[in-house]
Order: sequence, then C-alpha cells, then structure tokens
Amino acid sequence: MEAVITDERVDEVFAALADATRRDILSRAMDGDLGISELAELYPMSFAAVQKHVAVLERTGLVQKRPDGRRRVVSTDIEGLRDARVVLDHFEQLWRHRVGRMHELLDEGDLPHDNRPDQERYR
Amino acid sequence: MEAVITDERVDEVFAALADATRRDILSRAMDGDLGISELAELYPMSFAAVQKHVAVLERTGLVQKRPDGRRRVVSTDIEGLRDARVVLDHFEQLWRHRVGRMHELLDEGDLPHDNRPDQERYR
DNA sequence: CATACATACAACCATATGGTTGTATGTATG
DNA sequence: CATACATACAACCATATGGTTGTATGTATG
Repeated sequence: MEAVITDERVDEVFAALADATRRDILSRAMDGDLGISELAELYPMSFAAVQKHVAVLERTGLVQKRPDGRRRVVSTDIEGLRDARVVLDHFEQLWRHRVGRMHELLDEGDLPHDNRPDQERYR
Repeated sequence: MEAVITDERVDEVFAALADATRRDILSRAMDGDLGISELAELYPMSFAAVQKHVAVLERTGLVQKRPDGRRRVVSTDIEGLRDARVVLDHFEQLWRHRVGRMHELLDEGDLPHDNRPDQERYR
C-alpha cells in the first residue's frame, strides 16, 4: 500500500491550496474545534460558500468532519495531510534535485538567510 | 525590497503548479534549452495550448523566454523561483508550526496500533 | 526572394470554479 | 411540541481555465 502519487493527486492538492480561504480554513482545522457555521463567520462570504470550500478540502482528504451535536466539527485529516506533505516534499525533491547548483544561487541571492531551526529531518 | 507575499501571490503560485503539464514544463525549463515548439512536441496537445501554459508560468514569474534566432528558449526564472520557494517554505513553516506535536502522529501514524508491546501494559 | 519554421495572438468552445439564494432536514432546547 | 440553529444540497450565475483552429508576423535558409 505505498501511497501512489498520481499527477491527478498532485493537481488536486495544489489546486486545493491555491485559495486563500481554503488555506485559512485548513490552518484553523488544525485546532479542530470549529463547526462550519463558526468558520463561515470568519469570512466575507455566505455559509454555503464556506461549506463548499470545506467540501473541497474534504474531498482532497485534507480535512474531516466529525459530528458533534448539530455541528460538524472540521479538523485536519492526519492521513491526508501526510499524503499531501509527501506530495509537496516529493515536488521539492525534484525541484531541488534538478536545480542542482542553481541552488546556491537561490540561497545566496538576497539574504538575510532564514534562521529556520531546521528542527528535525523526517522521511 | 522585502518580497511581500500576498495571498494573491500564493494563490498564483499554487495555481500555476496545479497542472501536470506546467510542472513538467517547469522542470524542463531548468535545463533551459528548449523552445516552445520543442516543448510542444512533448505533450498531447496543440502548440498554442503549450504556449498558453508557458505564458502562465511566465506571468507567475517561474519561467523566462529568451530569444534565440526564431525560437524563444524557455528557462526558469531565478528570481521568481526563489520567490516561489519562499512561498512554499513559508507555507510549510506555518504548516509545521501549527501542527506542532501532531507531528509525531504524522510520522508514526500508519503503523498498526495494536501491536504495541504487551509488556508496556502494566498496572 | 520564396519558403519554411517559430511564435504571437484572436476568436471560439466546453467545463470548472467560486460565488449566490432557496429549500429541506436533522438536532437542541425552551 | 414549537422554534431556532447547523448542515446539506439544488439551481443558478459570472468568470476562469484549458483546450481548439485560424491568421499574422518575425526569422532562417535554399
């Protein structure tokens, strides 16, 4: 069961992330305590529009809905997130690999160099 | 000159990458030696379609065209690429930051739960 | 110079996308 | 039970997207 990553899958993940509202919903879903109407209050659009954005994230597997009374609480989907990260990592791999020594250029370019602690290396 | 990253910019970068043909063109542009019609031969679509994809990458600043005789050679745009990488890195920052300790879950996640060593179950 | 090739771009088309309002249904709660 | 709230979903709309063919123009080359 090696998560086979098709082009369609990559398309889907990038497309899902290509909308600011959805990115915001996704980050809030990490706390996993808001229902759809609670989310909807945060954005200048109708409940139905937000509902659709959540549906896109759900279809893409980035988010789940769990029933809680009359609400559906939106939270990140661990499985899906890992998968999406694999997609982005994979892309970055190729990205960096093909760029090769172009990489130094990319890093030297404008500085100051980011002080990212580079916490842990995974997978 | 601090590359200000707007939501629109992030939208644009993700959207540009949400198409398999464009991702492929982008990676070939890293070699920087193909004209548009040469690229077009690689894909099952018309020259004009490929031309449009190149235009999207160019508008997003991921790719440049440099004249070479009657050809326009497509190559990656260093500036734009760095910017795009900042976008993706920034997103990953937020991503990883907010996920926090959920992180272990992401890496441990799919091991079968139930084979936890019995000896840990003491009372 | 005539011709072929590479590109640019307009016009068009079908479908996807991001939004809307309206209606139905499930769940709490006074 | 009546009402309010949360959600689901259909129908609709405007615009964006990804493709097509056709025409014009710039550049090499026999």
